[in-house]
Amino acid sequence: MVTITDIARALGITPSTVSRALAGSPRVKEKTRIAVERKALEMGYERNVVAANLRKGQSHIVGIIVPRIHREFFSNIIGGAESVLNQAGYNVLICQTMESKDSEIKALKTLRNYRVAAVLISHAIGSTDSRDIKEIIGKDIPIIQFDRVYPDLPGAKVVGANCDGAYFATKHLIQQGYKRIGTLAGYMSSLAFVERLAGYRLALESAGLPYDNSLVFYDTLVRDQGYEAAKKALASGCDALFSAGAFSALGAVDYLKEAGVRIPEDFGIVCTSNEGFTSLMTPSLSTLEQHPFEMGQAAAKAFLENRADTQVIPMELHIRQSSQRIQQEEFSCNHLLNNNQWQK
Amino acid sequence: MVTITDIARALGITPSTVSRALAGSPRVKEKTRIAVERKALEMGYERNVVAANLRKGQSHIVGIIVPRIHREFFSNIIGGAESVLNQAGYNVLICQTMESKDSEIKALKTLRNYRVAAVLISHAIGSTDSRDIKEIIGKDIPIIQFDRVYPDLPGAKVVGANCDGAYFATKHLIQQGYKRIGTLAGYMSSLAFVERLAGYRLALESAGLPYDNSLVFYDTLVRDQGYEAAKKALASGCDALFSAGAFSALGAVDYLKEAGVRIPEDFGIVCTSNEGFTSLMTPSLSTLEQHPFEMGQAAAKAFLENRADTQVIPMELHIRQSSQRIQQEEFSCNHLLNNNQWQK
DNA sequence: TTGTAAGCGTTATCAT
DNA sequence: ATGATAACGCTTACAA
Repeated sequence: MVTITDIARALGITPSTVSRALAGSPRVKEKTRIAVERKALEMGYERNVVAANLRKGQSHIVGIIVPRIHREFFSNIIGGAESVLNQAGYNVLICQTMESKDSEIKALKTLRNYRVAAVLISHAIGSTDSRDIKEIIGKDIPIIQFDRVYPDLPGAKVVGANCDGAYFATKHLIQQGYKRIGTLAGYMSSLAFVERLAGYRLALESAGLPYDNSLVFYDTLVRDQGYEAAKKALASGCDALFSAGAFSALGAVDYLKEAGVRIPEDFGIVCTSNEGFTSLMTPSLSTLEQHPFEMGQAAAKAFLENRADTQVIPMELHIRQSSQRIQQEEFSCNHLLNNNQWQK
Repeated sequence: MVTITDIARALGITPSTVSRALAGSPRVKEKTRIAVERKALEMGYERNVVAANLRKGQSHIVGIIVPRIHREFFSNIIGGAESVLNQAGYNVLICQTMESKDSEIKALKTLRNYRVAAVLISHAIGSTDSRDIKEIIGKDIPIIQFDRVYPDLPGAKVVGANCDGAYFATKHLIQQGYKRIGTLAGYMSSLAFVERLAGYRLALESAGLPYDNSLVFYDTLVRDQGYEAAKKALASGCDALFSAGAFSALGAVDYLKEAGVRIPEDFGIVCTSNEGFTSLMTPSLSTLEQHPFEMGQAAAKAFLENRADTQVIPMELHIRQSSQRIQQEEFSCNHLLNNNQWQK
């Protein structure tokens, strides 16, 4: 691999001048700059950013930690962040935690060892408090949290409008005439799910409906868990569900179909995360679009702009078949009917 | 940030000894090793891998270049590669090309600048030959290609059994009694698609059916393109399609439904890439599972084991509603009926 | 405008 | 078993 020293030798000058020339410094003669650039190209020189970063004490790598990369929601966030960061000359190092706390800690340590410029993170379900994270990432590395955040951890945060979204989704179910609305609540270790539960409760109470803890099904995230929870929900006399996750909702639909329950006539369902499959199912699933790509962009910008505030990304209700038994819609929340734009 | 020099000073020894102790060298007294380790922990020392890598002239970063990270197929490949590489102490730097040649070249240069240990790549549609790549990545950095590969580029390759898969998928359509089978062929700039077309052709010809170029619809990859191609296919009298991509197949189904064509009674369809949504649609889509996670694992292992051969990952036909108008199945290719395990 | 020299944090090769 | 020293490739005061 050719170095600036090689170029310097070839031109009979010193490495410093080559460095300056290549960096576009004004303190170098036009003629030598041209000569250096020509020689560099000729010799196939490519700057060793590892060495440069060591010297400058900074890197142009941003670490992103997500529970699972193959979740559409997270891969879209990564895509959004990557698009912004690339523009700004950064590259992204990706780590998956597989929802495990140990992996999350390991990933944080790895990224610290690489002296990354920043860490963008959405916490694992298994990660329950911010203590370890505080220890690992100190004042040195900015940490930007998204989606699943710890409020007590300083630094920028990008979250969905969880409470609002859940509120409107549940309100929508109420307006459709469903009477006994349960919820697949997810994991209470994560604030995002706590907020969604709060929104659900608020909608019920402001409509004069009772909040019944026996209709709240906890620890529901993946398809199987949704299936099992729907079984209990039906046994408890539910006629609708607000699900705080798309895959649990999918599992719920699995069970309801199996049990011969008609959707939306006898049972309504709305869930978060407008995953591509939701619009393709029969019945198509009503969802809350969380705009993951925009969340990723916002998180990246929060780092670039050195922000420390909390940004809330609005959710958008997509009303589809699974919750629409009354045709006429009069509803305050902005929405697209039967949105089907995915992968167009 | 605390360095080995800090630790050395604190213990009244030299950095070399600290380095050796931390590296677990046998040429250091047990007692000092313990002391160093204790001090390092106490001071919160974390090794600067950037400096270490510079000195050792190698990095533990593997670059992965994919067209689009949010495609389930590619994010699963990344997941597979990541799982293997993490085990071996490597981290992954991810770049998206968005199917553009320029981005691909830029990504390769970036990864070379980082002196990554290897590059795993699946080429952009816009990238049509291996010339530029050969120039950028020389003998220095091993390059492992997967899915979309250039045969003339040296190094390990991991590909799907494109020809076989397309052959069996098309044969299946023939066995189901479809007579005029077209194909959404994808882009001929990519070998994977060329091979699929060959498999399709082989199946037709070995069944004594004519290969008709007017039933081959090129440049079909995304949903819209599939929609438009299906329009032409129907106009050309097709009664079935083998699609070399899942999203183009989705678009085709969009159109066929709109046109009131019954699937699978009047029209059969099979596609590659067993994306999650395919089993959830109505009708559910028959697909060729390409085992992307395993492809990613294989690519990572190919690097770790320093291989230079081409591995072929078999495809598996999942027969679902979109192609099954004859109930009884007698078919040589291993398959799962109505597989519905996704996100369970 | 250019050269000199030091240093980023680590590891490797000598000595001792 | 440990220390001294140099080097990885680059940047940057400071000096010339």
